[in-house]
Amino acid sequence: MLWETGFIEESDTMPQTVPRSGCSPPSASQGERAVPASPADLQHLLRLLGAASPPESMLHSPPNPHNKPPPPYPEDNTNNVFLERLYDFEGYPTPSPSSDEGSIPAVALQPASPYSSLQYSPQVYIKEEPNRLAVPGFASPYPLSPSGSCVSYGSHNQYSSPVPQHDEYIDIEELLKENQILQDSVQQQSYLTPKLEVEEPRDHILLRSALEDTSFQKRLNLRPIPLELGSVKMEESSGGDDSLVAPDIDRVLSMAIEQTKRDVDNTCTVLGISPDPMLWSTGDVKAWVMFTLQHYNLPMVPMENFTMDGAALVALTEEEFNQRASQAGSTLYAQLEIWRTSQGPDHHQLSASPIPTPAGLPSADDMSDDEDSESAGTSATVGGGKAKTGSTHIHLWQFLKELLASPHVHGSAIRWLDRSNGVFKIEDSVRVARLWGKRKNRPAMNYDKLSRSIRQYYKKGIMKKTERSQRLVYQFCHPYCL
DNA sequence: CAACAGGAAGTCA
DNA sequence: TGACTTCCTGTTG
Repeated sequence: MLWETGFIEESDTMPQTVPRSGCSPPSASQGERAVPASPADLQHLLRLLGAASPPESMLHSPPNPHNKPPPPYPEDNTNNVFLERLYDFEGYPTPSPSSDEGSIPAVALQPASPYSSLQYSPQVYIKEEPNRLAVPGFASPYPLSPSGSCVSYGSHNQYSSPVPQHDEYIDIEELLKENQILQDSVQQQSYLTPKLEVEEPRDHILLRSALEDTSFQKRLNLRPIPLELGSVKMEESSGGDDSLVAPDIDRVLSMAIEQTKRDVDNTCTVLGISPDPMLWSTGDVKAWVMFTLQHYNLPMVPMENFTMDGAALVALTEEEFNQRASQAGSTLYAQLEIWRTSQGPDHHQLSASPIPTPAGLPSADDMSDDEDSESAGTSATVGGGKAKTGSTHIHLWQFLKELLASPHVHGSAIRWLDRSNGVFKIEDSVRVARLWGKRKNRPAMNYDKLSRSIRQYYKKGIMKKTERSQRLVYQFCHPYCL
């Protein structure tokens, strides 16, 4: 078991270490792309947010590097290198594109009009803290919940902020409450255009989870920007200018969409699957289902219920999802909808939205987070010299062991047949090759080339075919099998 | 037809 | 220079 996470780095017999983190953070040069939302996309997202009613386990904050949770599989913590890698990636701070490296990411709240209930100063800066925003001089009118807990999603439940309660801090829960009040008021007073109206929204749970994800702020490299949150509240309370409401909500939703899209992209990288579910193979579908179940701490479902390709999966109704995965069906269905929304054909329309980028936020032009850039980012040193993650300088045999070490994620692509003897089988050669190509930033990688590299290992004594040669079955030689 | 084997040349850090 | 990557021909099941 030692080698799964520690052997490779600890062994002095191996030619190269394997980084623990595989997903590269977005580099400064590639930046991140803000995803403005078109009205159609916003409408869709709002519908999703209102329709999707994930279980309690989805209401938990994603882990951050300051408070990393245990991997989703506590019974096999060492086997979740890739899941951990995803968390590492999510928590990776986006480097500042300019010289202000090391400065505190901040957001400025600049109300467009006088604000009666909340005491905003004309230019209020929010200093980023884990799970909390610090706003000097800000006093929320909404009491904290007795528990002081905050909603979060993922499998790791509560993350209490290390920051003590203080008037100068805005608890994220306060913001969420305010957000809910704003939304309720907006809906009651029909500030949203008919197109944006939601059919009986139960709760904007996913929006909550996106907004409270502090890594989301890091990724966006938030600097003082006029969010004009005050104006939203003002208009509903005073019956002011309706036109100011939708753009503000759009902006928030745009940021939520951005967060969702990045989560999707991260998952794509980790699983080595296409962002477009229509392109998924049967193995991709199973990998996605497994990952989603793990990520939201949902009960396992029989994988044979999802023996289908992506096109078939997309064609499933919510009822069919519920039949195949009783408790997890609705969540899987909602997640798939989000994937389709954020990565499907609408994505381009989404990116082309004319909603302006807030001042201080990186524009769409200097932000890029598509798969290619993530892969490219693996070869870049990011964050002013911070160690890179998911290096392209990894040996194939190490990479294969990484995959083998994550059976919950990659078990449908590659798995051990005889672990003690280092015998494994590639179940999905296309996917393994795709993962390898992604890691090495070689889009043209295929199994033919990958297997050629494996065969180079024969004379090096790293790998071999088993005595009774079987298709797609290989064996690590000693000590590489350890 | 896909997997397999291995030669040869090219790429890249 | 090592570790692939790319392309190739030919073989095997």
